[in-house]
Amino acid sequence: MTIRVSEAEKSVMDVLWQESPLSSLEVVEKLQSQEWSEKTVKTFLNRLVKKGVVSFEKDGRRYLYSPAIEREEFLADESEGFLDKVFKGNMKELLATFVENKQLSQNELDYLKGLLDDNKSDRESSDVK
Amino acid sequence: MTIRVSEAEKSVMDVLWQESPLSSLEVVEKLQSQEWSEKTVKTFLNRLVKKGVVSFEKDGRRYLYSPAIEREEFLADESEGFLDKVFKGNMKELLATFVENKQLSQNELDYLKGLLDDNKSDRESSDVK
DNA sequence: TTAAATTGATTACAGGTGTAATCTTTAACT
DNA sequence: AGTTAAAGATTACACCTGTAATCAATTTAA
Repeated sequence: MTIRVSEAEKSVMDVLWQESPLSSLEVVEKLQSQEWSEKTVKTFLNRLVKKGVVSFEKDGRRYLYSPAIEREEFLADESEGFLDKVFKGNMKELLATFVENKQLSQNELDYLKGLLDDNKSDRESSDVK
Repeated sequence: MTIRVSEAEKSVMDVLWQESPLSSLEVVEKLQSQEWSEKTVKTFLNRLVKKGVVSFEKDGRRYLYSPAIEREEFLADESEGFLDKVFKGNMKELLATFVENKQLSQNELDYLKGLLDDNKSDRESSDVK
């Protein structure tokens, strides 16, 4: 069962994944572009702690927050959910949609090809066992 | 500004994209696996009509519903949003996450390679202009 | 023609989310 | 030691969503 983190809360997680631990005010600062009041950001931090995806340590009167889950794990979960919910698990269609609509740069194309080659050799070596 | 369609509503859209027009009861039938009451499904249809993403024509006492937006367009929108919100627009990371976590089948790998080749030749021929 | 059944419309309601304001506690300054 | 200011905790509130039940209109059956 996947952890539920809302859109706005995700922005907070992104900040903490970039750097942690941070005080609430430091998080607010890093989210300036969102134009959220300090109160709003603190609400999000609170909810994230309650959801168990952010932890904190006390530092005098304030808390220093850190992510309690790994970004990679979270992204994998979200991606899985997206694939299932939007594309009904049809990976080929998902990939086609991204590749066709986003006009990947040559750089991105090369990168992806590299990924595919790595993936294939992984499979070969493990399948052979 | 993107159209907001909830998870449950998306299931209804999927049914209508597969076949339309359909009466509400036909939609209910096709959603049996979801175990939603007929009332619930009708609520979703109503909301979708209000959101302007489903249209209907009268057929005697009942309505026949159809999608008012194209599936491909919708998927592209959702994918764009997912890329931005979850991966902050980082396409390479998104692709890496899918490729690495999903253990693509050989079939899917070949398909993706084909997509990449097509994409590259598109780019070359148009770039040369 | 009246009653029953069906269909869509309206209303309901709890939990999540965006967006804060207010309350409470306690560290810190005087 | 007492007062204050800042940090977190609690409360607020409207809108969305999942999940229906009830209302109203109308078709159909008796």
